[in-house]
Amino acid sequence: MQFSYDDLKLRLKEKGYKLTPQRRAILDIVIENPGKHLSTEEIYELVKKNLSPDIGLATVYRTLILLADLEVISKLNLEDGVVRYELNMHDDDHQHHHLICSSCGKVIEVVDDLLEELEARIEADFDFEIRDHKLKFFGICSDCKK
Amino acid sequence: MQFSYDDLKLRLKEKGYKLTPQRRAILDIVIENPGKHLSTEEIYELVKKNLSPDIGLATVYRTLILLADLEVISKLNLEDGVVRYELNMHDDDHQHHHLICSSCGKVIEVVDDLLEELEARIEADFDFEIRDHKLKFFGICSDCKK
DNA sequence: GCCTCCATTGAAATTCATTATCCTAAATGT
DNA sequence: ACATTTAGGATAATGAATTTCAATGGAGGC
Repeated sequence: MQFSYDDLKLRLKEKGYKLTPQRRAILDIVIENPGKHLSTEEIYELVKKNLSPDIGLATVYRTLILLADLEVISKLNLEDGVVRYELNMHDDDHQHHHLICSSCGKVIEVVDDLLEELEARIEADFDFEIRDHKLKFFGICSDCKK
Repeated sequence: MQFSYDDLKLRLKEKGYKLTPQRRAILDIVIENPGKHLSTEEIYELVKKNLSPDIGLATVYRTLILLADLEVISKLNLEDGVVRYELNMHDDDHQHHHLICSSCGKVIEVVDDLLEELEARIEADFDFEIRDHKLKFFGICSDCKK
């Protein structure tokens, strides 16, 4: 695990934020469900069921935005009309991309560093300082090809 | 130009669709505004002002979805809460990506084929047939760095 | 050329994710 | 513990996108 709560607490404090039970609970759910690409509403349901029955939906929305801001989690868009989040595995350039099956909707994660060459070229050609990127592939997974 | 209306008409007919004045007007506006990454609402306003004053917003939404389905245009998400579209330059693998400046919002297009190696590896490793991809870079543009 | 069929359209209503509001509760620093 | 200020919960509001529905209009068959 790459997260200690003390660490998070510090990072929160730096920006004047507090570590509350709700925020803890929301992060816990995200940590406990790796690879699930949960939507805000799904996280809300899980937190409510498992950790904090009285939590409000708005709090979940707010907290996820906050955690994404702190780069603890990342926003993910699977083009299904909902914002999703995933835990950052940042060690630090250990990027990964997503394969999305247009047929069954399955999402496969691909670990890769092959973008570095392209990034370097872009930074040089455009004098553009890259901070983040998102790469998605759409197609047909092996199961659906059969 | 890579589009003839006869061509489009044919492609529409294949799927049982018709080429209507509204659809023509919408496509015209998209063609006339390359590199603008117009949102549905923006296209609606332009069509209304320039070509078809009585067009309905729903028609624009429907038509853009249709044209994207025919692969005449592509959906684009600049993470600003609106769906945008751009004309497909499909010659056919002449892909391009987007650099988005987090500071001023500017969008720069990058023509590139460097993804082919990665795609080939993914197709082999995951037995996943790639049909499309989307790649975005976020960062700070040269103007904003000053 | 006329008729019929079915896609298409525009207006309005609706859906649904997300955000803002407002007031109370609860963390943090002293 | 106290004061200060952020955070939370409930609910209303927002706004993009979609659906509904009645009316229109093209395309193809006769």
